[in-house]
Amino acid sequence: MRATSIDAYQLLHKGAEALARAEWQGMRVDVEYCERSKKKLTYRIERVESLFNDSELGQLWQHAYGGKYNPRSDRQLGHILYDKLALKPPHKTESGEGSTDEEALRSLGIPELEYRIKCSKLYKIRDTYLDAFVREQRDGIIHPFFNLHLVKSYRSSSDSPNFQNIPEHDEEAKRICQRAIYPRPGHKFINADFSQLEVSISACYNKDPRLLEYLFNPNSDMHTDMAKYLFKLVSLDKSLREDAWLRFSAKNAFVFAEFYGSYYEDCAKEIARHLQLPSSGKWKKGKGVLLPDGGHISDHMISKGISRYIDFEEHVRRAEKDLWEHRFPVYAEWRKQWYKDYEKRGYFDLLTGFRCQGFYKRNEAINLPIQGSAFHCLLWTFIRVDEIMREEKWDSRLVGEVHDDMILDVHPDEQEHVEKTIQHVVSNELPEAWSWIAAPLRIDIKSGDIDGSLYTIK
DNA sequence: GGAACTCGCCAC
DNA sequence: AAACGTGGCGAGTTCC
Repeated sequence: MRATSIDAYQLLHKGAEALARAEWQGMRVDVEYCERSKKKLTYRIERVESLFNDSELGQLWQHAYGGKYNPRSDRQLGHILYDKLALKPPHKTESGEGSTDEEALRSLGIPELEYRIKCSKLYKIRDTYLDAFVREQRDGIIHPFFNLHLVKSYRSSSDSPNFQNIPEHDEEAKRICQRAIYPRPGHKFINADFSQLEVSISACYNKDPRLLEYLFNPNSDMHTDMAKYLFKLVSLDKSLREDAWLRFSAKNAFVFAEFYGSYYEDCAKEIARHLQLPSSGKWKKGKGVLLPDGGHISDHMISKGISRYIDFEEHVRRAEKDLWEHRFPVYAEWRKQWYKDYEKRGYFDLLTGFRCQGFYKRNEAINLPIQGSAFHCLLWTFIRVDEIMREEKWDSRLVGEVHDDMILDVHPDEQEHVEKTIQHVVSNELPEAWSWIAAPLRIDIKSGDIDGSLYTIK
C-alpha cells in the first residue's frame, strides 16, 4: 500500500508524531502492586496445580512422563488425552492435532481438567501482563509503543508492552491487570471510543440504504432484529440478561461473522456453541442457555420446528440468504463488485487516500479497506486532539489508543473541556475534512476516578 | 543456544 | 476452493 495524496502521507506522518508524544508521556505502573499480585498468583497456581497433580489424570500423566512431566505443556496433555487414553478430540487445531484449548478440555467432561484451565488463566495474567508491566516500566512509567508501519490493514499495533490486549471481558483478569495502571497523581483516565465504527465505515463504502437507516436511527438495532429472526422470537428485550445473550450471539456469531466473510455452516456451529447446544444430531428438551421466561432455548427451538442441528443449520442458511438478499442487498452487491474490480485491476483504493496493491484473499480485500479506514478516523481524531491539546496548553494528555478508542490522562478541571473538544472534532471537524463520511460517527466517553486505575473506568 | 515453529489466548 | 478480518506475545518444542 502507498499513500496516493499528500493528505494521506500527512496522516501517517503526523500520526506517528502524535503517537510518539503519547508514548513519551506513558502511564504509571504500581510496581509494588504488580509484585504483590504476582506472588498471590503464584500461591494460587501452586495450590490449584497440586490439586491437579493429585487427581487421577495428573497421576497418570506424571507416571507417563516421569522427570519430564510438565503440567504447562499442551503437547504432553494432548498426548495423554488423545493417544494414551484414546479420547476423541472434541476438535482439532490448524495442523490437525487434537486441540487442548479451553473449549476442547471442557467438552471432554473430565472434572480435574478445570484445575488445568484455571492454572492456564492465572499463568496468563502473571506471565503475559504483570510481568510485562514490571519489565517494561522505567521509574514506574510504561511507554507502550504504537506502530503505524506493521499491520497489513493499516491499523496500528502496540508492543513493549502491548497496550491493545489488556483483559477486558474476563472479570478477574480485567481486575487484576487493569489495577496495575494509573494516571498521574490528581488526574483521571478518560476513554473515548467510537461506537460501531467499522459498521459506519463499511456503510461509507457500500452506501447500503438499510444499513444507513440503522446507523441514522438510534432507536433501531440490527442485532436485535437479527436475533429475533435467528431465534424465532416475537420480541426481545436486550435489558434482560438472557435476551442480551441472544443478541450478543446474533451480533458476534452471525452478523459480524458474515460481514467479515464467514458462511452459514460456520456461523451455525458458532451460534450453537453460544447457545450451549450440540452441533450434530437431535436437540433434546431442557438443554442450552435459558430464556427470560425460565425455559431452555432447546425447548423453544423445538417448539418452532427446529429439533435437530441440521434443521438449525438450514435455518441459518435461510438467515444468511435473508441477510444478503433482503436486508443488505446493496452491501452484498458492493462486496461482489469490489472484489471483481480488484481482481481486474490488481489494486483497490481506500477512502482515506491509500492504494493497496499486491495479493489479497477475497476476505482480506473486502475487510481491509474497512478496518484501515476505520482506524484512520481514529488516527485523524487523535492527531487533531493532540494538536488542540498543545495549542491550548492542556495539562491533560493523550496516552494511548486501541483501534477505535483513545485513552487520555486528564486533569479533573479540564475534563469537561476535553470531552467537548473530542465531541466537536468527531462530529464537526472530521466529517468536514472527509466528505466521504456518509454515516454518523458517534463517540462514547467513559471516565475513571481521580487517582483511580484503568479498572475504575466506567 | 538461538531461530522458527505450534498452540493458545488477550484485544478490536 | 475457501470457509471470520487484524495484531502481540508467552511457553513449549524442534531444528540447526
